[in-house]
Amino acid sequence: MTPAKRDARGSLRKIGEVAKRSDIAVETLRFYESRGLIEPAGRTASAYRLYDDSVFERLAFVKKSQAVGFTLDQIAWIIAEAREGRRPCVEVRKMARQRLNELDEKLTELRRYRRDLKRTLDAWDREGVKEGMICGLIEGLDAAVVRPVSGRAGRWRPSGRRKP
Amino acid sequence: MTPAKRDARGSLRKIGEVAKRSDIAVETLRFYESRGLIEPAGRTASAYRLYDDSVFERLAFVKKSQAVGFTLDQIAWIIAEAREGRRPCVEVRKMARQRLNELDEKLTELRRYRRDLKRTLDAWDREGVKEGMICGLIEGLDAAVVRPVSGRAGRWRPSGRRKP
DNA sequence: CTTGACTCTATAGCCGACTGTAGACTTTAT
DNA sequence: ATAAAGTCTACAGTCGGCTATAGAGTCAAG
Repeated sequence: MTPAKRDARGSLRKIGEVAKRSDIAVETLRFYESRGLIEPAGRTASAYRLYDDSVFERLAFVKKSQAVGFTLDQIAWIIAEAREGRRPCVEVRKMARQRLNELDEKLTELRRYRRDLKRTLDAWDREGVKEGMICGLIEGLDAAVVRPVSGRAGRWRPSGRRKP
Repeated sequence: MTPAKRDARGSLRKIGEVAKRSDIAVETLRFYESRGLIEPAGRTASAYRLYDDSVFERLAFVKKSQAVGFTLDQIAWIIAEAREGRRPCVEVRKMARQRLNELDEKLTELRRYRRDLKRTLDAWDREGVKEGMICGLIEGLDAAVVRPVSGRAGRWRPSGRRKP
């Protein structure tokens, strides 16, 4: 038992252990560092990253922020603000409300889209096979019936994912 | 008036005119060609693409297919099938039903997510500013309250977009 | 002392649907 | 005759959040 390992509580951990405990891949941890989300407490002589336990709080913060729907850039910004002694509460609330609005827009969009697609499928079922490149299924569509989901809509951001 | 221009109906068009009429950017048309979605009827001596009017039908087909939610790869597959004389109606219906299912899943996911985010925001409003990196707003979250949207979820595909 | 697990940096690739660039050539309008 | 506008190919870049690779160095167990 090496001295570094003996007093596990409060000791410094290498990246692999942090990865295991946080269930975040090693590469992702390094990636997070490059994005300004975390940083090691120090390095060994051979440049191995060493983390203290506060990294787990930080990672939890990142995960929860992702769960709210914030981008890594937004999260990095919050962390940078905090590091400079500011408390960006007001902005964070704004960001979250903004997310809620985006979400509502997306939901509206998706609901309309689903309704239209359902109608199209029902129409196909009723009308059977016809002429055309694929039996008229698509050609027969009215652009007004099934219409594209609007706008730039910034693709949907799944969050909290890890190695499958 | 050049002979090429005189009998506009049924004549061959260069890519710029196709772009204007279809409201699809020139680069996108070339991109579509590279993906097997369209192809010019021929080329001039100087290698300019020349399209006949059937390209508009084809582009409409592509747009409508996108509106159904198909990927460009799926659309290219349908077109390739049709070119070999097959009518992939059955498969296309399957694909569309599949899309509908995905859509329903995504809607369920998003609704739950929205509900959770709303709760979080309401809680913030009730409880006011606290301790923590950003006043406890995020740190205070229970992972069960606002949780990440599940799974890989293939990002939402906005379709039918054009130059802003 | 060697083997294998771990870590390092730097960089590229993935997904999807485009969008943009550079540098050369062609066509159209004045 | 010349300049502007259009077109060509080939390729890189965008967005977001990772994921993977190469090649080298480090460390722990047997």
